[in-house]
Amino acid sequence: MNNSANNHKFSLTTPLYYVNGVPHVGSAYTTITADAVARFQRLQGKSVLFITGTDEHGQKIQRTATEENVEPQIHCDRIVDSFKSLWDKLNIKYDRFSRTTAPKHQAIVNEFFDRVWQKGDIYLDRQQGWYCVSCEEFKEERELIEDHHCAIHTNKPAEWRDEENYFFRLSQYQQELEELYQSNPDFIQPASRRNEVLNFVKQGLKDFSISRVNLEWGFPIPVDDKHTIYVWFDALLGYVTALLDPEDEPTLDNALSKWWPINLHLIGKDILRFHAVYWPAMLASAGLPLPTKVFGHGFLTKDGLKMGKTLGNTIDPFDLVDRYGADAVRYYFIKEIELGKDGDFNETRFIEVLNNDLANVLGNSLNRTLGMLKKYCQSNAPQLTSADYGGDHPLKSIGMDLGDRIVQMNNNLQFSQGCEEILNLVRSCNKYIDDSAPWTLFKEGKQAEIEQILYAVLESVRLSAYLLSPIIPDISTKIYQQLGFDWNFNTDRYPQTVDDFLIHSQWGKLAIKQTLDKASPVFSRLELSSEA
RNA sequence: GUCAGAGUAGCUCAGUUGGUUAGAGCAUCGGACUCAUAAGCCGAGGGUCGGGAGUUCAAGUCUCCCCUCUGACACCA
Repeated sequence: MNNSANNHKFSLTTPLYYVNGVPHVGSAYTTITADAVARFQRLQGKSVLFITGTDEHGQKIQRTATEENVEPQIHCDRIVDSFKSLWDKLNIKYDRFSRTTAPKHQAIVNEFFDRVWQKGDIYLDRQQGWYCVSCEEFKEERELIEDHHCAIHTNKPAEWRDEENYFFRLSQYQQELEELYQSNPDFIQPASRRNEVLNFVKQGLKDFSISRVNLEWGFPIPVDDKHTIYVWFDALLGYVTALLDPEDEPTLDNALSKWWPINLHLIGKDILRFHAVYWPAMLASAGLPLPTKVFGHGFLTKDGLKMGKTLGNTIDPFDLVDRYGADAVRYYFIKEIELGKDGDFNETRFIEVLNNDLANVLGNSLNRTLGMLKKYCQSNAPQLTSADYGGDHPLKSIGMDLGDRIVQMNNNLQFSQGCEEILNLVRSCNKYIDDSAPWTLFKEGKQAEIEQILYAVLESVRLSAYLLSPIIPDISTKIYQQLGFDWNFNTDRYPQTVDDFLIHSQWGKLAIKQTLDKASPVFSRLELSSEA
């Protein structure tokens, strides 16, 4: 392992969510995943900066606020509160919450704009064409249906507009981008998304407009206050603003001094292009280093169907976490859905997965073993180590290199497979217990054998809880506490240095407290609630 | 329409460079046990591997055609 300074730092972002409405389950999915990544990096002893936040400008926000009869800022504040409250419910431990309406953000945007302007990559041009107000975009003639109606918003005709906009010279960066994708094959993941982007860029890049007229809610273009900076140019820079420490003056140099470049932008597949094409081009124009990786995850379906207001089959993340708890939601999304692929949410399956994996397999293996420890060993934990077991021991053989494998998988964002590997160890615990039947050994007075069995199981459960702690911090904390560790994975009250990780992530390297307290279920089986 | 990917047990998925009776977890059913959250363990049923044709001694795995689904196709938070 390389111990250079760079390898001890890790910065990552979720998208800055648009505050058009309260958070939906897709945002929760992204944020839960990002939180698991952040927690796993911290567990390995790295300094982590985990950024989330909100994008708050634009005409849609302005309109929504008008409908609510409040100032846009008031509307944004309300929505921001609901985001923060959901993240709290889900045990999301973010380090920065970046808002594009933050006062410091405008200074960063202006400075960045100036760099790109100086570079000559921004120019004023006339844009004319059919404009759909509902889409807030220009349409090609061929995209429109009869009488210049927008195909999406058939009730309103598109309007002919002839307006001046500022454009960013994206076309200048085609070659640079292609070289980036070539020399950094992992820059865009998963590979299927990467291919899409490659394909798209190969077709040739067109400059895109970065300003709008007739838009109040946003920052003015520094060189022309009749124009307002439009969407992405503003929003993406929220990642940079987020890097400022509270006491920092809002300058690019200050923002970029410590955490730049970002190691991971975790996003939904819908906004891949902005992060994988526009964003690196903008950064290149400003002469800044590029992020390490952009990962576009898949979407959620409900019972196999696309979620949407029209079908009325959306999942309310608040309701979900209120009914089932943070760990349950976190675990299902991360274990049951492969990141990068679309995944389905089905409530029956949700219950089944959680009851099996967390209650029957993980929780019960601890519970039954602590029960035996009390009955057969007066709750005195055997003080053994890995050296007391042969290499072919059914649990040690699995646990030996489990930590290393999980590091590899999690660093590749393969959390689902990682969970499966960990569960395999715990399932093996239950089989091992039944195969060796301590209750029979007890009748035969074989105390030493019992102790060897019980320690092996307890250590396997401990290791599993440790490796799962980025995903199910509440449950892992309960398990650790029942094993006599006064830890809490939801605070900083657990060891988190590189050396700690090397010990705790291995099987049989850690002494369990001598005397253990009574057991209590760490995850209660869920009932399928009978709602419509 | 063009391009890309996918279609394997009821569900979620694994299936290496083609090679013995196609696997796992969950669900269902049966059995033996008791330390445990009626959990766990053992066992069973269940698949013409989307359809068709071809190459081959041999194809889920290669080739071609067809069907279905998903995504991208220029500014969709």
